[in-house]
Amino acid sequence: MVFQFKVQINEGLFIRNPEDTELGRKILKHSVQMIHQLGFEDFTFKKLAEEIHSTEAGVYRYFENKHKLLIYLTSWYFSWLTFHIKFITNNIENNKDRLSKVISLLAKPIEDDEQTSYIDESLLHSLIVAEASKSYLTKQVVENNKQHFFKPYQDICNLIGDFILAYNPTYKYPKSLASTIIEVAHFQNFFMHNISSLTDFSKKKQESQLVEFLSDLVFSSIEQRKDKG
Amino acid sequence: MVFQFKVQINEGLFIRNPEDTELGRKILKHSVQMIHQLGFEDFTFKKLAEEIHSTEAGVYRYFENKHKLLIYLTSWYFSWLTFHIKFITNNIENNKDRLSKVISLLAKPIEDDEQTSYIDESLLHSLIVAEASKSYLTKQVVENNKQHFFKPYQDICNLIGDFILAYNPTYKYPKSLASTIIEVAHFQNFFMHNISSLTDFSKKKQESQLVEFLSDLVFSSIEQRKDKG
DNA sequence: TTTAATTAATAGTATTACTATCATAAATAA
DNA sequence: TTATTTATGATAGTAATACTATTAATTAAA
Repeated sequence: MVFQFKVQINEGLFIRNPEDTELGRKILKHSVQMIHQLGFEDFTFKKLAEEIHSTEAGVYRYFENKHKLLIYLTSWYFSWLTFHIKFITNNIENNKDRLSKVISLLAKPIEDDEQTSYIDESLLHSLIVAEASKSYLTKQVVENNKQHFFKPYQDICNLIGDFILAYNPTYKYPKSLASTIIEVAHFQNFFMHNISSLTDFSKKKQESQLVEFLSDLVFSSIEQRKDKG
Repeated sequence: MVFQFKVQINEGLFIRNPEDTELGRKILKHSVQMIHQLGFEDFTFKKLAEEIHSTEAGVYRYFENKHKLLIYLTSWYFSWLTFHIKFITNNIENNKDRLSKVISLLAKPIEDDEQTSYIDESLLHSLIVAEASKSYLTKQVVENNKQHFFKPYQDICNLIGDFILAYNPTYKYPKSLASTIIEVAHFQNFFMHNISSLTDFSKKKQESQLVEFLSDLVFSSIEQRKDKG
């Protein structure tokens, strides 16, 4: 028996569901590879079409534009991450251990879990680190939010926020802390690989130091309020 | 006697120094307004040229492309902020008060200080919140960093990092914490105005709550290590 | 006063981000 | 089986973007 991980993505993000067809899955697979390789700015539907031996118009039949494709991929990533977090924290009773697990998962590189053949989670993770914030740093963000395009991000913040509250019910900013964990994990990761002078992580133990930095930041903050509150 | 605030910007960021001429200053002033208004993606040199009654080629004589203009503006912002921080923390002996000042400055909206007639700092601040990360989230980041395009960001992280170390010399990640303060201040600000469900800040006291959240995060982390170390 | 250097104005090009149309092959329903 | 829907392919076309290049006009230096 095979458990297939299937993500539910907001229908407003695509014209035709890319998970349903061979071409659609090819679009997903190769867009992850190409955005990772070229960066979002230099990635075009024409280049993607050539790569998969299809046509530009063919890609446009699945996605209205590359921005919606980016939101699709970020949604996919956050949904997958939410599932993953629920999976690895399952049966963990200790509230601190649970949060530690989440921080480690976010701060460390992700391995392709091979549950989904058409998306390489490891590649998607590096893509997300560099590109995810572009999905909301736009003038359409409020409108996009009304269409619930960022729900997977909200879901994961609520989940992590609940973990935070379970550990300390008096902590005042669980969702802000949750979104902070995610964003800090991403941009400190980006900085340490690209502008290392903005961080203090040594070449050798980058990942473990990032985990330590984040854990320290999060726990000292939660625990301090626990004592006070 | 008038003290004119003058920023030194990396010469690789422009072709001709925009601060030196009337047209250049018009380009700076109106690009801040237009990027703020249209967003970086929809902002073009052609639209800018029309706005200032010049020509597209005229703008290109000052900046190679709009990405370099964005890095220029972020550099300008961080340089201005560094100056501002040094100014307001001058004569403050208490290490905690000094850091508190910095956090408040970063988390609260900025008022136009009218020292520079051609750049509205308040507008520039909202622009930075939404667009600054696009200046480094590119495939050219490593190359740009080699050209020292992000030095003002490094400078401000070193400055804040030194404040952190002054408060607690044993804290292990001063630069990461400094860049974290800056980035968290920016994206929590963006979230509370645009995707408020990712934060816990109420409509009424947003700014003060953001200051509280950030202060709590930073100080509990530094102080915890102080006890331990 | 001639020459050199700036700056302005105009035109032009390759690429991007699409839209539209028509042909064809494969799957499915009547 | 045939009819019909559905998916993809092939081609063309357009407006806007991101530039580059050329020439003309103006100003400054020798």
